[in-house]
Parts: sequence; C-alpha cells; structure tokens
Amino acid sequence: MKKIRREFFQRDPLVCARELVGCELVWNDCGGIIVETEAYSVLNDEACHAFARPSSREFVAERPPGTAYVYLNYGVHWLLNFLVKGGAEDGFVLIRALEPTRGIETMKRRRATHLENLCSGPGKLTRALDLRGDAHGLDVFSTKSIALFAPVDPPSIQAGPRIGITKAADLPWRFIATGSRFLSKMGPVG
DNA sequence: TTCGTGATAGAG
DNA sequence: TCTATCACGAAG
Repeated sequence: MKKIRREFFQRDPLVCARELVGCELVWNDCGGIIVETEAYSVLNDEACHAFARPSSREFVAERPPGTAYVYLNYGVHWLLNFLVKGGAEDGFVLIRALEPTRGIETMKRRRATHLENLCSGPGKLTRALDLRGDAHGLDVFSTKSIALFAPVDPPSIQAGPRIGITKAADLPWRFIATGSRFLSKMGPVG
C-alpha cells in the first residue's frame, strides 16, 4: 500500500472517482477499501452542492485538492467527499461504501450489524468510522487522522448511474468494485 | 412505504 | 423569520 499523492486529485472528478475504488481509506484506527464512489462536477451538474450553494463554491475556490468535504444530509447522516480540482473540471468524489479492513470490532460496536452491512452506504460508513462534521475541511495530505492508500492490485470497476438524487440522475457517474459484497445497493451497477 | 432530522439558501 | 430542499437509513 502506497499513500496517494495530491496530484491524484488534480484530474477530472470522473477519473478520481473511478480510481478511488480500490483505495484504502483510513480514519484514525478504522478504515476499509473503497468499493463505491460517485463523481460530482461543479460544472453543469445540478446534483453537485456547488451548483446551488455559494458556500460550497467558496470551499472549492479556497481549499486544496484532497480536502475532505463533509456535510450533514437529511439532518441525520454525515457524508464524506473529497475535493477534486486542478484538472479540466473541479468537483467532488462522494465515498459511498467501504469493505472494512481496520478497526472492525470498533466499528461493529458503533453500528451493531454484520460485516457486509457495516459500511455499505455513505451515511453508514461515516457512522462506523465515527467521522463527523469536525472532519470537514481537513486536508488528507496534511492531517494525521485521515489517509488514503493506493491499491496494489486495482480492482475491476463498473460504472452506472448515481443513486438517490433527483437532478442529473442519468449520468453514469457511480463507480463500483465489480462483484463486491459491500456495496450500498446490490446488483452489478445498482 | 414512511418519516425523522438539521444546515442551507432564497423568499417575504 | 419562514419554508423547501437534500447525494439517507431504519423501522415496519
């Protein structure tokens, strides 16, 4: 496992989203292999926060690529994204599911459920990791508590439409590790 | 299928 | 102030 570099996030959101699948995400003592992501672009993507939110556009302008963008959804769930900028387009990658690898017992204590269900959703994984709003704005490349590692053997990846959104729902901007048992929705591409 | 929950933005 | 909206999950 090799730590990924900042240049990783200086490409198109779609490329970043695709290549983050297979990477290991570590938050303090817990973590897992990313098996599902979604790309969001600040350009012409109505589903992206930056489309309608000035504070989000400001975040994009002021922060370096690789910054964690964490927000509360539906008043209940924290969702983890990474800022992508410096390529042809700026955007975000939403982390949607993990295959748990580290701190599994700790995560199970937080989320009393079996392994396949532990991090199989964007709100579930932040809960399992105990990652909350105070992680918002942390730079992956200068913060000890958060880290990303590149895979030794990149997995086979499939693309499909994003989940749970109403705007621009037709774009195939969701990426999954083929055949993973740890996805937010089952089936090849949801 | 429903419903809770809270930050945000834009209207009044 | 108030209200609509939102990339979800769990119970039932």
